[in-house]
Amino acid sequence: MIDKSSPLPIYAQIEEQIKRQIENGEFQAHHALPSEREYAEQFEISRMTVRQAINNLVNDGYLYRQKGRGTFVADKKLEQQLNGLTSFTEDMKARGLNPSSKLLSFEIIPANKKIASELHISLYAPVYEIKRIRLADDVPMALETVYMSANLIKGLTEEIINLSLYQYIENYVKLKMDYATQTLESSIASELEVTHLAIPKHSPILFIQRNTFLIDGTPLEYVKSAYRADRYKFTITITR
Amino acid sequence: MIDKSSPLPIYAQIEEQIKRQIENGEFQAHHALPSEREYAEQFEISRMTVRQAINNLVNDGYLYRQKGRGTFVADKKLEQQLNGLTSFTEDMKARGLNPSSKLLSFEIIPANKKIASELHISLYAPVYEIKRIRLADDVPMALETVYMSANLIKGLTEEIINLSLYQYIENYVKLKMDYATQTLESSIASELEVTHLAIPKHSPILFIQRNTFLIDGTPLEYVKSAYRADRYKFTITITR
DNA sequence: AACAGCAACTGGTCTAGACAACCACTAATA
DNA sequence: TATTAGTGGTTGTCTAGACCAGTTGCTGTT
Repeated sequence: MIDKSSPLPIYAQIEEQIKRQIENGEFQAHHALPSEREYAEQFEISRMTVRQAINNLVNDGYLYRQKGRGTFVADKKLEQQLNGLTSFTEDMKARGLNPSSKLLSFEIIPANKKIASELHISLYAPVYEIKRIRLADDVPMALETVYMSANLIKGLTEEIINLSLYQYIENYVKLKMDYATQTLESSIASELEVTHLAIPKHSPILFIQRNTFLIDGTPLEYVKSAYRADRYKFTITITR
Repeated sequence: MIDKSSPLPIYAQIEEQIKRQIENGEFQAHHALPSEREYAEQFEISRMTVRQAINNLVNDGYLYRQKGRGTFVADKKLEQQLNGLTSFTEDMKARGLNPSSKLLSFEIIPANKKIASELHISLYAPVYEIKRIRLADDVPMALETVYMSANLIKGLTEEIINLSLYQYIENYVKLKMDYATQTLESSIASELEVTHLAIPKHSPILFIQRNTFLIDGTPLEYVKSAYRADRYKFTITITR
């Protein structure tokens, strides 16, 4: 059950196991978990290590603690939904659709005024421009254009884009993606969008601009997306 | 600096101190904190206790860690901005505009299927239907329709609506508003919207549906809004 | 000038205990 | 019967170490 020689830390292994048990329904909502000491004894590890695992799950909203009583399974219903989804892939999967992409173009171009301003780089600095059609269950959903500083992310190729762009970035850049701002507006499909999305002229389009930043505030990417209004609604949940 | 006999745990005392130093500007954003070992030595406590304090601050977004380098102050500025703005009034004020309203109609009607489903009430139960034009600096921005259960909120009048609807609700209902879901989509202006918003035919419209819930999950209101696409963009910030 | 290797840092993980605070339950007591 | 005092469970806090794994800068070699 626990592999002490695994590169995955012990506490992470415990987290995964408990999460699995919750998702499988082995642990029902508001039912008590085994106590920390029981876990420690069972896995022959220190209680502090168990606490680290449980603390993380409490912070993620899977469990809650009550001093003197025990640790219990939270009911997830709401926060399960979608809080911080950033990628098209995650978004579509959450909707039960199968996401894919078709690369339209991939170039390095000099930054124009708008791009330079969004990415906080100088005018004419080299940027990747990646144009893709995003599909869900093989139906075109959106036309997406990504801009990223070529000086920040080096060695990007078509192959990498087609595999997993964001995985490459996370590995390449030491700092992880931290936050994003999204701006949504309504507009009418341009000629380009009509062609690639296979929609009638003058169709409504949901236009989304996303700027993603690293933890130190460096802009990582600037993305423009044109979503088909007949197929895509954007939903957010605001808490508190 | 640290009182070991205080009822407030040591880690909580450290948290407060670091928070204070950040707020006072003693610790600038992205500057390194003293190392965990330094804290432990200075306060003559165990390093694990220091880690507990720092972990909490990392989870709250005040700090971030980098293995091998140190612990740094995060910049909070963004999430300070707008997290959960729900009301048109707040939204417009945040944009530096002067919000106002023009009441178009105010009636009590029997809930249709859609309304009953959104408000979790029975079909034909009485609901308020409030139609308003929302203006910013006296320019029409949106056409808004609010539905609320008349059995939940009693004694609503035109006068109250024109004063402050949400203030009345907060005072009337014991439970406060807790969370909201918003759905955004792009569409084309209907005849009604063209008339009231004074826009050309076939103009793009940003359509927003908002459902607000009380802390116990009771639906409070169901709001449909049609925003002029030429004047309104919707912005959100997603963290972590 | 470029490089490799080392040393001294950093945070990450983990141990094997300890005592306190709190809770539920039971048994003894007024 | 109602109250109280235990008792054995839980989580909460804390210690004083250990070793691992990254990062950085220095130092000597090439």
